[in-house]
Amino acid sequence: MGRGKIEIKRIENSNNRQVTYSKRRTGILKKATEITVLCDAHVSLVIFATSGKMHEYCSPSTTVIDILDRYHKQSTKKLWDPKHENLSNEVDRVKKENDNMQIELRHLKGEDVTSLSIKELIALEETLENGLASIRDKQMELPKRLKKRIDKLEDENRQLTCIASQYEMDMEDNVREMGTGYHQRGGYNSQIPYAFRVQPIQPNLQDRI
Amino acid sequence: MGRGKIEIKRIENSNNRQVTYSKRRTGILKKATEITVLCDAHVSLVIFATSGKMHEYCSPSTTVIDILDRYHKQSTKKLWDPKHENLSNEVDRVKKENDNMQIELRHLKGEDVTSLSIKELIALEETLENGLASIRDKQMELPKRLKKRIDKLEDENRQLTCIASQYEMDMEDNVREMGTGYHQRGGYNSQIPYAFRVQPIQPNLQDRI
DNA sequence: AACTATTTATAAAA
DNA sequence: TTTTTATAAATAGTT
Repeated sequence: MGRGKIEIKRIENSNNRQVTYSKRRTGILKKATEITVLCDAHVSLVIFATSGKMHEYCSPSTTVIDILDRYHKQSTKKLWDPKHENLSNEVDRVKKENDNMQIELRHLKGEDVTSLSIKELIALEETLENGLASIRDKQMELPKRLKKRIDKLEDENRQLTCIASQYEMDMEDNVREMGTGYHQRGGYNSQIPYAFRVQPIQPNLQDRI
Repeated sequence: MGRGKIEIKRIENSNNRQVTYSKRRTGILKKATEITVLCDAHVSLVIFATSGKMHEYCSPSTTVIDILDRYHKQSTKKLWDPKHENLSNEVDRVKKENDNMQIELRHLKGEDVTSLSIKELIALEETLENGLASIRDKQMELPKRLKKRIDKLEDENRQLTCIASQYEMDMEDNVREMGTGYHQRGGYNSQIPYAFRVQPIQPNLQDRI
């Protein structure tokens, strides 16, 4: 349909090919919309030029997904499966793993053990004993940790006491000096920068014990 | 393009609609093949009639999957995701569950317990003690089970002994009768049907102990 | 499904 | 690309 008839075979002149592509693409997209509207059809049309540029049409009130879902159902070809199957398999695999762990957990908690053989019960007992031993080892560290903390606190205390007595001595000196006319504002701490003042430090004590 | 111009809107007469659909479907499929051949384009075209019947075209040397993979890459729309997302989410969810169970299992086995607080260690210890108690309860049942089985075996034994002595007595009788001219073939068991003969029964003993 | 008058699409040119 | 225009192709209404 044009100035001349053309054979349906690859257009060798690349410019002509490009022009024809552009026109016919417009044409086929128009046809797609028309058949959709005229005949209540559902259409999915995707076109790629050799350049890689894509154009698409999909009938309104559906999505390409819907169309292709129906395509998938009717076609013998497996459209989604290659991608889907991987995930499906992974879900199954992980779920199986989950189930096994669930069972092991139950057993370790002494649940559902009726079905176990003597051999399994003995193995389970050993596992539990080992676990318990580890936990108790860990708990045995507690007194040591408390001891350390107490030592540290005592150290701090000593320091503070020392500083406090020093402070009191200074105060007495000040009172004496005030009596002799010398006047100083502020207490001990006002004489040294804030950052160097001794602070009682007990960070998150409740979290660790 | 026809005897008269038509408006592009739904054809109300269902027969006309069906005829037009058929004609235009042929037309658009032809256009699809033509643009493919003429312009080296890649085309995927899927059409559904309201009846549900499907027609498709896909340029040669590709598949609908290929086309749609490319579509997926270029389109901002997530083509596979609505179907995939569910599965993906499930994988994530189950994996997270898995991780948590893994940690719990490790803790119960006394591994990776360094990071636990005293409170947690105590709870863990309690769980392990409960588990161990259950397992040991279960193991305590073993002697009872063995006792039962032994009783049963002893019962059977008694029965068998009784029958055996009976058999011997019969044999002696037979020998005596043979001596007086009476002749009988076969031993004790040949006198009673097979199904009624006493069988030593120890089913799956190895499985239970 | 076939026919055909007419509309539509488009090849070639600009 | 887009427009123009002559012509091929598609198809609406009819049979």
